[in-house]
Amino acid sequence: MSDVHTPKRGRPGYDQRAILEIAVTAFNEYGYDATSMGVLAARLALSKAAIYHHFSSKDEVLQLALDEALNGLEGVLLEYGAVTGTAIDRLAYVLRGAVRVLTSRLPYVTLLLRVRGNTDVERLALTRRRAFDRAVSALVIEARDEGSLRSDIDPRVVTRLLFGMVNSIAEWYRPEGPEDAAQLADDVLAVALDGLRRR
Amino acid sequence: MSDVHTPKRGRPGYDQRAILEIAVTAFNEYGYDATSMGVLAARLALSKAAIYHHFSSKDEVLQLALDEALNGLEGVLLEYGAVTGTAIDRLAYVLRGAVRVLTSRLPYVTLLLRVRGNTDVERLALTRRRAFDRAVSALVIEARDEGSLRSDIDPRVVTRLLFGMVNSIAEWYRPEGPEDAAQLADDVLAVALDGLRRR
DNA sequence: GGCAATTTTGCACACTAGTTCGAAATCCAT
DNA sequence: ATGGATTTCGAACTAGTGTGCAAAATTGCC
Repeated sequence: MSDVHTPKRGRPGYDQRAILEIAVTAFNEYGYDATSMGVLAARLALSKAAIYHHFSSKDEVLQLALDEALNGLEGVLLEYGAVTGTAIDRLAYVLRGAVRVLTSRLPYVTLLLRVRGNTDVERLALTRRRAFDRAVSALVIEARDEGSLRSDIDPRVVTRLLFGMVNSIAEWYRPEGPEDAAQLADDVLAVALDGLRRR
Repeated sequence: MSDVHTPKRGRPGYDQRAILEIAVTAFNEYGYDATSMGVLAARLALSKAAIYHHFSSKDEVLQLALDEALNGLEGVLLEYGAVTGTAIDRLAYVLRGAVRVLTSRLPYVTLLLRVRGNTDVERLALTRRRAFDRAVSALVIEARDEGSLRSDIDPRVVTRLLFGMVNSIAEWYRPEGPEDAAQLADDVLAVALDGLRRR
């Protein structure tokens, strides 16, 4: 019964997903606003008009891309490890999960992290992203209260520095091996929890 | 002899600096590309053409703004504390300096950190920024070799996580008090060197 | 009051932006 | 070959882009 023969009929060409992939890459290269439908079409070797068969607007391309990133991040919060155990364990799990999503959906999350809130789509994405931030922030406070984290630094600053490290990955990580991501998550946790100083 | 009475003659209005300040704020709010000369003129309560009396192009506005940020960062590398003492001391000094420049010239550095390299001006800025990164990276390696930093993590990753924390400040820091910046630098160094774990 | 200096203005231009629409192209199944 | 399904195309449109220029406005100094 494995008939997933992906029904093809009609003139062959891009499907929505394939266009999205290339579009997001271009958005990250030049920035969303600086990427015109013209150069986007050129990269696809398509006419501008053809893109509008798959998307109703440039805004919708961005929308689907941001959803891809946000669904991944929000999914982490629902996983077993994110809701079970001590606060420090859950925090560590979520941070590892964020690194995992960041690396596996790299271009989508990269795009998300650059959104400024110019349009309704962007503002909605920012709202969802801030909700994720607040969830992590709550874990930081909980972990501090249970005595796992130091209490001499404002937990809001702590949360932001944590996100600073994790999110920066989007700016420089380039996938090379399959285990890089896990190694990277280990490094982030090691630096964040134990620090860089030799001891 | 304190005659810094700023010679004023001719029709009063903006000087280049005042326009730059507002322009950079707008650039950070909407993004450089998404900020048209039209809305910029509206924010200045000026006509578009008036801006061209102070700047030869939109690109030049960006250029001067990025110079402001880069001069500040590069200046840190020339200060006494950045060239004297052990590697770990110099590294700490430069990181504190980066936080200081970041907070004191916040909008300019924020703009710099978002540059993608679309134009010649942007590419030149990226080159200068990368040179600053390499200088810090060299300090990290030196500090590791002298035994001050742990050696079980790739120094390139270390450098990037450090910049991740420091640069993230541009995304959320809002000046409130005069001592915030120094306190913030302390927090960054504390997390980076000693970690978040209670000990 | 006139002069030089400085800033602002209105209008125009060439160009690019995102988007629409009807028609053409190319596949699969019959 | 025919028909339905899917994708692409060319051409066009409107709104908005960054920019240039000559003229006007408003100041301090003589």
